[in-house]
Amino acid sequence: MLTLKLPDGSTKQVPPGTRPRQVAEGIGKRLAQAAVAAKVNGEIVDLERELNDGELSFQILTEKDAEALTVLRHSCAHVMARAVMRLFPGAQLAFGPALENGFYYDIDSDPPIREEDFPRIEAEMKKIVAAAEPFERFERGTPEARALVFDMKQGYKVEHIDEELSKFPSLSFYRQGEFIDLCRGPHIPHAGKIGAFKLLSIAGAYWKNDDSRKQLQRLYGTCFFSQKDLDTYLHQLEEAKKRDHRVLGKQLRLFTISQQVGSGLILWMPKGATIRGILESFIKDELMKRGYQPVYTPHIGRLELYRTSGHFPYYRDAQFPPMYFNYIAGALDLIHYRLSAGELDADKEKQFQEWLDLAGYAAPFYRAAKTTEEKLERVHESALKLIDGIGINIPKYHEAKTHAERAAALNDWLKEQEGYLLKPMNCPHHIQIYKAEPRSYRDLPVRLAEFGTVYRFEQTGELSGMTRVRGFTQDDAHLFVTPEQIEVEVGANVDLVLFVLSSLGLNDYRVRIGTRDPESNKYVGDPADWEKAEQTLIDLVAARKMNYSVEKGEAAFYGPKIDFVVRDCIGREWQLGTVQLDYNLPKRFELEYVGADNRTHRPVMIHRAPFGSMERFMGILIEHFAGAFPLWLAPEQVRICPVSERFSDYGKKVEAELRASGLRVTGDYRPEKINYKLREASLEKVPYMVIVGEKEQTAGTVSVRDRALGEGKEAELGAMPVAELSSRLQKEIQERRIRQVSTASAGLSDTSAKFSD
RNA sequence: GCUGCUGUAGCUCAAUGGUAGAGCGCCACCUUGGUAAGGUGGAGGUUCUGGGUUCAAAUCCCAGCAGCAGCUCCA
Repeated sequence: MLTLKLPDGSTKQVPPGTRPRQVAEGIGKRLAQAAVAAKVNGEIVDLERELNDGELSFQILTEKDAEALTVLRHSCAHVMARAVMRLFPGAQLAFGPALENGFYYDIDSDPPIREEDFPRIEAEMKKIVAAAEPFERFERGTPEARALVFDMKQGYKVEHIDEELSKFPSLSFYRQGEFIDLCRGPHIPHAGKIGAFKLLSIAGAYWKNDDSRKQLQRLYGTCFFSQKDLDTYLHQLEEAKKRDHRVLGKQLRLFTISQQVGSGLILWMPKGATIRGILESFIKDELMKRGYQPVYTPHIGRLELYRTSGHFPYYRDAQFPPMYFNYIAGALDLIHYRLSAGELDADKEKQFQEWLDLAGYAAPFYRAAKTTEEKLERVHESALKLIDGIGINIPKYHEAKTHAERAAALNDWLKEQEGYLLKPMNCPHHIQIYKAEPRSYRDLPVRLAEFGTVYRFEQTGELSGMTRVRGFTQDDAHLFVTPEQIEVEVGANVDLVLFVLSSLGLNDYRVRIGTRDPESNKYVGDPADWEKAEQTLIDLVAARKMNYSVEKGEAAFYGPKIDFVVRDCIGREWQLGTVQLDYNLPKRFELEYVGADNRTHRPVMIHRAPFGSMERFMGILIEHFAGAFPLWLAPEQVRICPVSERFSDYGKKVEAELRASGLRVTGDYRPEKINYKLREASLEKVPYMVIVGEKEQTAGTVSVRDRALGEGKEAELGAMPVAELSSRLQKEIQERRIRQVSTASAGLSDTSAKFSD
């Protein structure tokens, strides 16, 4: 006999080999009908799985359990794949997992699946659901399993077994009618459990997320136990899209992006700039209190600076091209880059070919070149033509035998050319300020702060509103500290980030500690330093009782970091605040301070930005407040709405008084009806509306409407003297009171265990 | 960068290969009002750009640019 411990605390004895379905039937008919899967010792299993171990915790999962929905969605992915296999014979299946809000299946099909195919795929799925056939699990020894998927002509499954699953003695499959899929499970008992589903989108995704592998089609869908739940979800999704910062930014005239200026470059309009200015003052005040010193540095710096820091040319592809004074240097720079890379992938090849065409050099030969070596040879010939044709003297280039040597020769020459780079980071500039004077241990920590604008050439596919841009301003600072000061300073900065986030009511974030991946050679520095630094960060966060996850391989190349990650209205994650430890740049720039022992020591750097970037922070904030900023941030705090033009003069007098008290006020003196003016002010998310008419003018008061209270009568605060309104608002501003945040989350931000509440 | 979708008035969107439209906004006039849309009229277009097919292209084809979704990337 084996013992089952049920959720209500009771126990049940059943013979070995009993299935969860039978247990459910033993408890009650309704439970058996509602059963979707079972949770045994924390593991979710099929209802038909035989129970074998001695003492088990046991729970039947029904529609009410969130975990059941995950099982349902995974099964729905199978149903979708089955429908696709019927309509697209020969389609190859890859992976098809459940997601937080749905599921996908990666499919390789010829002809490709298109969005216009969705209706017939959905129709086929409907048939499968209506048939309500069971999901049947069976196992095969791994060699037989491989033979089975091979016979089914499922190449990706074969590859997956060969690459990762061959270490297991046996593998499980699920059969549903004619459809068999290699799958770990678990699944719902039969397809009829799927109450409502919908295909949502299709997009490319690389096989095993590896961009050197084939790109497959990822079919996204979602499903629920009931049509009502699906409708609710789709409605929430629509609501969430309404607070998209790209939509609100346009509607509320906060920012714009002009193709004339360029992709990914934000133009802050007056209202957006007002909010940003307030945020900047807010953080500046905090920094002054915390011993920071302001600095200003330029937007560009010499290439040599970034060669030393390692940013150039290491992040070459992520930067705007360098600016050389010598017009030929740009071309040789490109050639150097290609030669030093030692290979040319398809993109670089295309880019280089275009350049050759433009320059009129050797393009036909290059085009005909097949191997990397041949191509590099053509690159080399172009360099020779340039060097000899223009008459530049680089003797070492002609003597060089290999492409690597040639690259080095070019690099030597390039280093002598004056060139500049749009700064990709502020640290090299701040480092120069640190180095501008000798430093004693008594001076440390040195904390240099700047709203520093940096430029990074993000790939086109990455650009997104304000959250992923090519030019942005970090609320940056660099701390130069002794090793002993690390803990206190990092801690103080974690507290600063927490203070900033809580000041804005941004509570839905997660904390990520990025550590190095010891397998990777991306990271520089002493492993012992890394160990210590990583542990310091973990201890700090743990001591503050924060939810966090340690993520290997997420560190910066120079040190581990603590990131504060939030989600946007459609569930994408963005890093905002960050605190990073750096042992690398102090070495590269040979930073020093004189210690108490009168010997020189190397400081440690802390990079940190509580907001991250002003652009991204603003984007997230717009969505967080759905455009309805709290009073202290609202670009327009009060709008005067006279009942008719007869009261414009009184309105203007009130406007002037309120403005004199420091409030941001406007007046609507158009010959429109009061309803119309109030509607418009509400839609523009002005927090307070002031109505002035006959009564107010006579009594010397104003009637106030509070947008946060609603749309009808409930929003009326009644009449009060101007002074009273003014002091009331001043108080709200001073407290930086937050009265409403967006709730239109589409269930996208409150279901993940990673996020704290 | 890759895959797919999209690009029409300031905004949101219509328009079988056959004269480019609506609502909102804007301007003018009428209306002067009491807490979320008063009325009438008017202006506003290189249908993203460049090629091509066709008697004829917003519409079909090709290329480019841009946006959206996802993947890869993110110092």
